[in-house]
Amino acid sequence: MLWNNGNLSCFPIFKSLHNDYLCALYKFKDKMTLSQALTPSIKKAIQDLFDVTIDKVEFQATRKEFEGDITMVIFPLLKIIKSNPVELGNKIGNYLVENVAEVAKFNVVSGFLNIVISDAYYLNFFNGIKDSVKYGFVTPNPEEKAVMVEYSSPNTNKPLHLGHVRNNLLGYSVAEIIKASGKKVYKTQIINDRGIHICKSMLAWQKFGKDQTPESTVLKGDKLVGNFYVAFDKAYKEEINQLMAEGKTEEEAKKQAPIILEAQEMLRKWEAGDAEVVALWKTMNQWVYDGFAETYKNLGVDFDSYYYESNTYLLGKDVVQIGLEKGIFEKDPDGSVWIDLTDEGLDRKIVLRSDGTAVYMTQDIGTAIQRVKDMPDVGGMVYTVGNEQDYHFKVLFLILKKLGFDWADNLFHLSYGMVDLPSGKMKSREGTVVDADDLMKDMSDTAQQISEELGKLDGYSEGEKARLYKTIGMGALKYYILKVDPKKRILFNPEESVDFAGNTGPFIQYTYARIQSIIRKADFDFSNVSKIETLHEKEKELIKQLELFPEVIQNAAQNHSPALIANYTYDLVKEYNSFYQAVPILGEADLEVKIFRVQLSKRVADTIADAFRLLGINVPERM
RNA sequence: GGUCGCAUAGCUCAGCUGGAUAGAGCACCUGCCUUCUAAGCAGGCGGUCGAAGGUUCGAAUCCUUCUGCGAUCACCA
Repeated sequence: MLWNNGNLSCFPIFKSLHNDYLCALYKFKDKMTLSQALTPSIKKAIQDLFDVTIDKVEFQATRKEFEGDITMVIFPLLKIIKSNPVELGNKIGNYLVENVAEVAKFNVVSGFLNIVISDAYYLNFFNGIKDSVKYGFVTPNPEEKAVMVEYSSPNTNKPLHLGHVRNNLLGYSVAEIIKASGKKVYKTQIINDRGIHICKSMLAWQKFGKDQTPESTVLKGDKLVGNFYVAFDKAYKEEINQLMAEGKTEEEAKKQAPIILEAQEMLRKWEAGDAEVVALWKTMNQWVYDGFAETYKNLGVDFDSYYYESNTYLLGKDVVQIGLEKGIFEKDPDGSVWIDLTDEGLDRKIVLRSDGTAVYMTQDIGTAIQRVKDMPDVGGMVYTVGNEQDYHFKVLFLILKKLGFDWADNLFHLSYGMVDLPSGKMKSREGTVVDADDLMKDMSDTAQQISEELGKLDGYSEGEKARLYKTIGMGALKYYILKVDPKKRILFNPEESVDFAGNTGPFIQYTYARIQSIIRKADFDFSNVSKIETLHEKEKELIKQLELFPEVIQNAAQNHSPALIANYTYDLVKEYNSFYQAVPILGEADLEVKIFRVQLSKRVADTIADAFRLLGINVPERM
């Protein structure tokens, strides 16, 4: 056999036996795919037929309306070989059929050579992956550098809202995907726990609610603190109006309102380490953390480490000093330190105030360096932060590169679009936010309502039902958000609830549940390789879809895009449902065929579960 | 004004390194539950891929210009 030479010998297409699949293809370190396997033979075909060496063969998936499993595009060859595309296609096609066992037949349509791969190849392939745990996942190599993924990064003065939900889901999912692609991953966040906004909540609490605690009010801590933030803003606005009525300009009023002056004084005290202020700050932040912990738990996200701005805001100042000595930064007469990036098409950016204090940029420089110090195996970082900070990260990465850190080449800003409401931007101070906790509750309530209407849960306990509603509700929410390209902004209309039918999380979960039902009912042994030799068209399509999974994971990791996983899963499920409706599974008369179909169903279900796990979505046994 | 991002069916979105008549879901219309879960399946309707040029055998995809929307350009974070 033509292919059976050289380093490709472990590829299953060259074997009639399938006992050794843990070689190139399925480890996917080498990313061997059908197209890559075909490439050498096609090159050889062209060499033998036309005495011409080519270095690239172009493939694409065969369109549904034509017969074939993979299509070679002939057009590019015309530049090198004088011929017409049909003739060329036929010659190559004939050669492949004669010399490559797995090529069953072919057809040529204009410049496209549609190649039909034998059922034996697909059966072989399927039997190789049918029982593999975590098919498509690559085990992280301990020798390789780890990636740190930062996400969430909340302020501690208000509860999490829909924007944070997108951030959390994206960050978590990208971390899982990178892990699945074969890298060690640390999840982290930076908590914005200091600054004037915290002082506002603290001050309002002192003024308007000194007796209130999460216990006394039975409120989540973050909600309680958030209320005081809003209360501050209300009082502040009243004072501004008062001052303006007294004849001040708006600008003056904003600066002179007593309550804001008090808040600023509080910040000064905090920075000076005033015991009372610091104690209150600790107490209220803890309330918020407790509240966040609950929200994170419900969201299903987690972190390996936490960084607090109160600890990191001074970091980076030493580095600025080093940068100054190296001439990367420059000092203005007033003492402030800048970096001039006009050569890069950017502006001048401040990195240290004239009073010597740190700015946002200083802190981020310091934090990045600190993280690599803490975790020396980190070789790159992903920052999950909204696209409003594109400029900041562009500058940050440039600075770190100029400072000469070797990991600075592997920094990525996972920039995502804002989540807007039909009324515009969400604003906590104006109360126009979709609260994360409320949203999750709504989703699970909707799931409950639909489930009860359908009434398929006989025998489930109340606890099981509650858990299921949450699984479905969160599935709907997460899929809804993650299926969209991160770069795009999302318009969320609270009036129109998130769908549960069509291209949705529950649709995919439903398919999983259906398969589990089949597996529960399969009262025969289906663990051995089935003895079938031919495939139904739908079965072949499903296997082709399964074959793509490892590549999709790599692709999603490279592009930092959970949407690719979501879309893949949807396609897989559509294909399965079509199969499910077209052929009997448990009702199949031929035992070998029946065994195969159950195995195929199980492989699909496992792949759905694995893919959804990468999105942070659970799958139900029933629904 | 400078820079960056986005623009595909009525709505929400896919469309990989350029490749065959641009694909799904929702909505609307037709069929299919005494065979494995109808949150499903099969089909219909629906598009000058924001506009105009250019590169190419071939462009939704690459380049240029323009339009619209968003973000950003703080000794705020």
